[in-house]
Amino acid sequence: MLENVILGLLLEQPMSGYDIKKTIDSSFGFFLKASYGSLYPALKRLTEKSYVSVMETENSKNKKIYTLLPSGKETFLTWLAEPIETPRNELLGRIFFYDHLDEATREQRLSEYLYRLEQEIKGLGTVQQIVSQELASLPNPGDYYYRVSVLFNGISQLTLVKEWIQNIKERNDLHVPNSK
Amino acid sequence: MLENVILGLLLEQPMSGYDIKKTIDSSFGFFLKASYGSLYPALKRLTEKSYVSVMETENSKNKKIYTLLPSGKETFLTWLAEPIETPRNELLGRIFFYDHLDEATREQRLSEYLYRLEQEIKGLGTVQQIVSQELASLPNPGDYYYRVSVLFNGISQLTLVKEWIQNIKERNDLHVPNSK
DNA sequence: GTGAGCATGTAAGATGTTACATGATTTT
DNA sequence: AAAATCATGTAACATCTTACATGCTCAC
Repeated sequence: MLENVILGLLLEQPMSGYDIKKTIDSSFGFFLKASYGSLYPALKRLTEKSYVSVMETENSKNKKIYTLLPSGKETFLTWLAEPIETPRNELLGRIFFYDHLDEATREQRLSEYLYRLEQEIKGLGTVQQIVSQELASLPNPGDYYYRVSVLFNGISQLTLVKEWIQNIKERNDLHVPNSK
Repeated sequence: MLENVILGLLLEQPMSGYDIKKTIDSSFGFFLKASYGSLYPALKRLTEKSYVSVMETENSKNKKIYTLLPSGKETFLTWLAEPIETPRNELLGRIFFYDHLDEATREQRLSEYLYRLEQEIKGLGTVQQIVSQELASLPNPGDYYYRVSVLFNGISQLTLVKEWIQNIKERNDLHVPNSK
């Protein structure tokens, strides 16, 4: 996963490992975490496989810029065309057992999580506004359809989870929330 | 994750590795996959840490029954009480780059996935009916609140994703679907 | 007796996390 | 000159996937 995301980001422009991490954190930190301990080894592997090339910068001694090579682009596009896998969901794996958790801790954990969800939704709302504005000034907004869509859908999904958590906190009658 | 799910399932009743796999696949196969290559090593580790005990069955030579030990229960409850982590989502990580995928493959992948989602939703609907019936005949249905809720929410989440995929397939105007 | 399903396991390799370790550059 | 942030990397350990390998048991 991470290797291919890196290739996908390098498709846009050459970047350093540090830049890649920042882009991941800000662009889709809400659904993918990249630690340096996974990022740098991934870049190393990609370099060894000649999917990317490295350039040391003249001005800064420490910095390396990675550029996507043709074989890397090919690999990325092959991955992209693979069938979609149903994603796993660790959240549900935990809540499944919440009948075994004491009332007080349960209440606390759900409240904490609810707060974080609200923060995240708020943050994404801001991103959404910025992106919408930027998009309006571009000549070809249709080229960014899917990434904007992922953002919008991310907000929907988080909102659905938020409403669910609110419901189960109050132990409301079980029902499938409106999906229509 | 898997180790703790195993402990949680053994809380109900002693089981064999094979039974555990079947339970995981049927109970929450839609958000957690457990292969034998991860399951048996996990059971081995749990045994080494004395979280579970093993009993060979008399009648069947090959079968081993795992039973939860007190330290295993304690470990499980400690895990359960930990703060909830925001789950990652590999689906979004792929669709994010879908602007780079050719129209034909895109259409095909989205259609395939839509079909699988519909199957899964249908399957969960059946499970839901069975569970609802069983629940009605139990003396204390409230003890199963969260696991039933996970099932209902799973259906909602899959339905939301399904509607999203339907929308992006047709490249409908971007908007946040009704969440209220 | 044979095939479906029950049942357990290992090996190689991929990939991830956390903690540690270091130093450069820019801002205050 | 100190602090914040930029910048890269390793080591130990944990865990998962896929493929391989084997044998039992029950129903027909």
